[in-house]
Amino acid sequence: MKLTQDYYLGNDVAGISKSLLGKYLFTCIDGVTTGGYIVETEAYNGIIDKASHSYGNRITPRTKTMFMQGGIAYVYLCYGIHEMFNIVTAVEGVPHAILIRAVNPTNGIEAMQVRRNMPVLKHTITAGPGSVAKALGINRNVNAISLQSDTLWIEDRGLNFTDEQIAIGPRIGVSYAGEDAFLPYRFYVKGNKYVSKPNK
DNA sequence: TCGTCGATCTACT
DNA sequence: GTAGATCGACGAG
Repeated sequence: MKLTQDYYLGNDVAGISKSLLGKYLFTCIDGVTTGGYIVETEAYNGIIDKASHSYGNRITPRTKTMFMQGGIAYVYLCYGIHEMFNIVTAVEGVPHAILIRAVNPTNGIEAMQVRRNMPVLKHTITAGPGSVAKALGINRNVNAISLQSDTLWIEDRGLNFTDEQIAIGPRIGVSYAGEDAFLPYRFYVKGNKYVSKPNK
């Protein structure tokens, strides 16, 4: 059921981003399993993508995780507050990454509500990358951890979306990236209420 | 070493 | 609609 290592080693980040829609993402943290299926992703295409941290082959203590072999997590802090969860893909030395922007929760919803300090369940609980990470208990402690581990993994449970159900558009919050900000690297499930931004 | 700004979310006005 | 939280990377000096 877990996606195999091979799944993450391909060179087509956009294609993998799209195929991740409907896959189930789980974490097991402090003995509690939480998760759901992915409904929104964004691709970051390595050293030629101005929106990516690894643009221009930039390797720092933070970004070195992206240069490792695919099939691991890349977690970093944004705006000093929010942890963001990415999946690293491609082979070692090729810094592709996929940002998980939204999931549709299915397991451990009560635990997520506690983590999010949200006594009454709302659809914003896992809408947006910062929210997803917080709800699933993801933080920088799991940076560079393998997706074959028992802490953090992705499963295929046979849920698939057709092209008609999937929308493709430009990425969110990357206007600083010039023309690369318009690349169609954002994928989401049309009409799903957990998708973070413009939806229909 | 300092100042700026970011793959954001929430709580206010 | 918009301010505030507040860490890491970067470029200027």
